Amino acid sequence: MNSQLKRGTLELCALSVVSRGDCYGYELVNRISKCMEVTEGTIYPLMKRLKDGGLIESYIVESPEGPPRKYYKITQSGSEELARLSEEWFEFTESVNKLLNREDE
Amino acid sequence: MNSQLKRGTLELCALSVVSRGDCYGYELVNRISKCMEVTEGTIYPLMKRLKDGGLIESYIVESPEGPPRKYYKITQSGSEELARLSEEWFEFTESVNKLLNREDE
DNA sequence: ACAAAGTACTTTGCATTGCGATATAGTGAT
DNA sequence: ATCACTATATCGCAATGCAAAGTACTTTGT
Repeated sequence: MNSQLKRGTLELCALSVVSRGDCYGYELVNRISKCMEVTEGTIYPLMKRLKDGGLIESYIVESPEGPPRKYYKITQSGSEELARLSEEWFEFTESVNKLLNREDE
Repeated sequence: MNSQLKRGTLELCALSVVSRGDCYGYELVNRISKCMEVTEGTIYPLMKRLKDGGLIESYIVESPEGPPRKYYKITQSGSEELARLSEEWFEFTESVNKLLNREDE
C-alpha cells in the first residue's frame, strides 16, 4: 500500500476514531487496520504528537489481561481540529477527483 | 494547505494531466495550481523522478517567448502506472470516508 | 540603455513522518 | 519452558513537499 497516501490522513483518522469514544493505542491500531495498513510504529508516535499538540489527553487504566492501557480522550481543541481536518479532506479529494476526471481544457 | 495530503497524489495528478496531452513543467505547475497549491520546487523534482522511473519521456522545444521548453510525454509504462494509482486513490478515499462516517461499532 | 516582470528549468537543504526493527513486560495456553 | 497475544515506547531510515537561490531568455515600460 502506498504509504505516502496516508500522510496527513492518519491524524484525521485517529482523531475521528477517538472522538467516537475513548480508546487505547493497541485498540486504535486494530480499528484503523480494518481500513488501512498501520502498525504500532506509526500510531504511538502519532498519539504522542497529538497529545503534545493538546488535541488529546490520556489516562492509564489497569488491564485484566496484559500491561496497563493508556486511554486517549479527545479535547475541545481536538474536536475543533477534527472538524477542520474533515473539511480539508473533503475539499482536497474533491479537487483531486476534478483534476483526474477533467476531459476538457 | 496541508502539504502532507499531497504526498502520494501529486504523482497521480501529474501523470493524469500529462496523459491528456504533452506539456512542459511550467505549464504543469500552472495547471495543477488550479486545484492545489504547488510550486516549481515540487514539480521539477517530481518530473525527474517520473522520468528516471520510465513513466514519462521528455523532449525539448524552442519557445517563441522565453527559454526552451521541456515537454513531457507519458509512456506505456506510465499509462499502466496511472491506471494503478487511480484505482489505489479511489480505494483509499473510500476507506477513509468509511472510517470517518462510521457511527456503529 | 536599463529595470522590471513574465517565462522556464535546476539544484540544495530542511522538516515532516510512515514504518521496520527492537526493547520491555504482563497473561494464558500448549 | 515456549509460544502467542496484549500493550507501550523508541531508534533510525527513506521519501518527499517546498522555500530559496541560481541561470537564462523575452517583452514592456521609462
